[in-house]
Amino acid sequence: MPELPEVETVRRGLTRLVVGRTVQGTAVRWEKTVDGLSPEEFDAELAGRRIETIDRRGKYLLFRFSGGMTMVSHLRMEGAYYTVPAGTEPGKHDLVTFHLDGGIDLLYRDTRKFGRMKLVPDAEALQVAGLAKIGPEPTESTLSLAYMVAEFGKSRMHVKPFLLDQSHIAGLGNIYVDETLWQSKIHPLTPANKLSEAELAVLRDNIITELARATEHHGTTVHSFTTAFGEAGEFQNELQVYGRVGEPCLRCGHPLEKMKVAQRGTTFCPVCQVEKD
DNA sequence: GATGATACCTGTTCGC
DNA sequence: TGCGAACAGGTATCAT
Repeated sequence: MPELPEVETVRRGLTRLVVGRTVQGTAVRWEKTVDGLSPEEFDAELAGRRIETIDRRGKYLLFRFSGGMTMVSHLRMEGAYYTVPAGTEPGKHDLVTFHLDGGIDLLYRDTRKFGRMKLVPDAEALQVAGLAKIGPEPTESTLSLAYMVAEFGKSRMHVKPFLLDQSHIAGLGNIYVDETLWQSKIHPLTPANKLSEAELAVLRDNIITELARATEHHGTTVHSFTTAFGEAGEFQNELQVYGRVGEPCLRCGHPLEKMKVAQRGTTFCPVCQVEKD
């Protein structure tokens, strides 16, 4: 399930594979994937356009095409891009094909069909729903402690769903929220506004460090995620809580437990991560 | 306005 | 073995 490190890994791979190539045509096999356009309209808009650059904002990919057109793509749960020789028969879950020059097809695969791509003029790209109100990128220079103190202080929401809400901080998903809360010894049900500045400083450091480490490892492969080169990420070997229910906490040895928080499976250590309200 | 619940999807796992 | 139910989860949208 792609979170920021996985999406950044995809962006880097795609940049090497398809930037500079021109779209000769497209084939859409699941209409809902191309938000707001019919397959024919999608094809007519993209045919003849060159892929200039691929940017990322949070978990969104921004394909910048010639002629001032941007395709905003969100992989959601299991979306993935990969390239194959032109003419390769698409598989059952390959929902969109981009026929590129140079004898290459770029395929978008998404078993659960949750992913969406939307075509908009460049100037409107950052106004697309979801992107418009996205929070700062979790890096040393863009996510300040002062911002976190102010933002967290405004909400009584449990910290877990608060962190999953992309309007507060961009790029975190279920896996890295569980990881960084455990590292920070913060209980998932702690109200956001009950976290002290010291706790937020620790949480901030862990978020920034964890996402940077995961990106270095090409992301986490939990189910079907692979890079644009068809490789699996390696960060799942580094996970300390996610997927380790019942196994001993790596800090205190107590078995990790699982509960539902805001409809999300949440793994935590009931000893290290003490609840307070 | 803030927060919570649900829909969207299908492959996998689990219990009977 | 075979079947159906539960589960996984990011975001948009609707409900409270």
